[in-house]
Amino acid sequence: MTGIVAAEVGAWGLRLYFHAGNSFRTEDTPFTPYVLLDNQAATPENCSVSKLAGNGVFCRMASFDSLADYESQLAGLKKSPGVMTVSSLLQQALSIKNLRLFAGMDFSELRRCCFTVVTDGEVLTAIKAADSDGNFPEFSGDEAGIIRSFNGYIKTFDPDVICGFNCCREDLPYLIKRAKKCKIPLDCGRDGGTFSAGNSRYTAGEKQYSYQRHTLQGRHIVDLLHVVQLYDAAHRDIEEYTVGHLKEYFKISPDDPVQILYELSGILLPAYFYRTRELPLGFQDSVLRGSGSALDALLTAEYLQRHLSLPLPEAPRNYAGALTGMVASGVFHQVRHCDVRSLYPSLLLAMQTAPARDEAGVFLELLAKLRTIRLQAKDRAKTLPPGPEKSRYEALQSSFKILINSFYGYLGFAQGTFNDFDLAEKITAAGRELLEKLSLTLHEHHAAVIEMDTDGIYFQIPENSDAGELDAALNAVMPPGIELEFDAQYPAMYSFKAKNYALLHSDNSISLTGAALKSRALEPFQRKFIMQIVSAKLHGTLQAALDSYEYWRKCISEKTIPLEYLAKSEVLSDSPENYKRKLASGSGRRSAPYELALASGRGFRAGDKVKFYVTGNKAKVPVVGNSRLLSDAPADLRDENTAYYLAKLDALAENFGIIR
DNA sequence: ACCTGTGGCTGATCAC
DNA sequence: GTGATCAGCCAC
Repeated sequence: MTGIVAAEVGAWGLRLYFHAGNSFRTEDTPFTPYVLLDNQAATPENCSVSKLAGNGVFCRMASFDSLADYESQLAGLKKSPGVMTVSSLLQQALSIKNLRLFAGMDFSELRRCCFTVVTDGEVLTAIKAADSDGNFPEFSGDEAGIIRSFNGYIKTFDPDVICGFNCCREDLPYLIKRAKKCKIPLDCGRDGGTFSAGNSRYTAGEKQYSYQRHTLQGRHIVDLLHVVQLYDAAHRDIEEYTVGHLKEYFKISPDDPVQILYELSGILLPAYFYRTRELPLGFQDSVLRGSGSALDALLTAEYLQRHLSLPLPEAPRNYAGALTGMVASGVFHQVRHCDVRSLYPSLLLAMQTAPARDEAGVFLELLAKLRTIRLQAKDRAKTLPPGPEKSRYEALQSSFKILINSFYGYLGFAQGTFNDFDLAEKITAAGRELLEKLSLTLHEHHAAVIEMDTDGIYFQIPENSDAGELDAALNAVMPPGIELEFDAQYPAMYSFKAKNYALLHSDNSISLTGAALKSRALEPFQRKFIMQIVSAKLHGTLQAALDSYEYWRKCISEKTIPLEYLAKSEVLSDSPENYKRKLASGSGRRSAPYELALASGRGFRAGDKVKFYVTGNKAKVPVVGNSRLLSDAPADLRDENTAYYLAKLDALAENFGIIR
């Protein structure tokens, strides 16, 4: 079934929403929730039990007579042994009925609007919107009128997805609060329902964020701040999560904030749209669920839909990962690089080994299918001229790339139904062996290996040697189905430490790799100094690095350095309250940014960035108790710890061999 | 209620 | 002081 733009589970079963001219139509199909049971589990009340085929532990499906029967027993079932529950009702329904949202649709068909709320601090003064029909409505005037018009606009424009920026924390709770105050029902859900909210969490990179999950019947709500955080977890080069900075970062032309948001959603959402077409999840979940849990949803859906029993995840254990190492440090010229094309997925497919408990062989089947779709989309994108169609295929292939790459990680995922640590270890061992072989072959051909990591090697070939011959020798090492890729040659490379190096590209640009060189945890003056050192090394102008050292020494000593260059920024991964609780309970350790956040009384929350600098006058001071928020710096008095920062500068210069 | 993996560098705290 | 350990950020 194609063209489903939303779906809701209720007493009516599963309600599917489709576009119909300027409005929507619905189609109800019978559905009641279910849980899976093992052989021992007590049978819940008011349900019919059916047997599932295969040897999985969860070999019975209990389908409840009604949603109410399920809901009244759910809390008890979650605690009882031998019961497996799928927490999302939509996931349950889409899985077993083999339905997917947006199936057969193009991103351009999605009805999408963005909105921002303007307030004078107390009262709502305006709401601005921008939508996929090209409207930019602005609602202003008296508060009740604004809310009424906005509610009416949502009903008539009838969006599938509503986007805001930080809307789960600010715009929506505020709008809901003001509507309540004005006694106006925000009944713009597709069946006349209102917004509902609840606490939830999601993970972006190593950070976990709490947020207020907002839902509206028959529509999807996406907070673009979350999407930006997810994007940054992968790219790690967005400086500030502000609309103004994002405009610059993504080269968006309009100046109006709501139009910027609309453009931003057009850039970031297509990848998730195409992901949603494959997963048995709602749009919001498809955005916020991690790749492990998304893949688990995909795999278990195949089983449920085929009425196959499901196994329990295996207990997690540690296992060895990739081979990585710096073989030579210093500056090298005419450096070449090669890497194995998508190493882990290729190994999985080449070895044709399925996870032990995947009786139906779904894992490899899906991996192969997704890779085929991806390669087709990639080829298609290549042949198309720049334009919306090309970007669509690019979005499709890139979202599949992420899904494909998560198959290996899934094997080591503690909660993965089909996790398999022996297989995960087999794959990394095969990867290590392959990289080892490449390195050996390079040695045999008198090439010098500089740095290698997981699936790629930087190396230098002897002068006057035959590069073609070496490439052929390297290719010969590769097992069938696994390809080697040679990319650019670099005029110079500075190898610093494992996973940390700098490259001089042929267009004269410099790229830094590794936390020691470009971590955002470094104070800006350190990052700037490192760039100057690296540039001097790559260009062979070491005196320039010494000059830089003297320059920074002078700036710090004389306190002429801008204070923000000395300030460290740290993102609070936990809420300050939680930090306090952990500290009081004896776990956790003291940390300056949290202490400063607490002392400021400014309501810092998890995910907020704290900028602070170190005070005092001795080089070795405990940072806790000797630091200040950058925003609290006295206006007319410099109180940074000069000795501390000079010591840092010296330590850095020594680490890079600039002094002593 | 949520969570893909391991490996590596740095700078901080904390127990010794 | 010194080493262990952790948090944060990053590579792949």
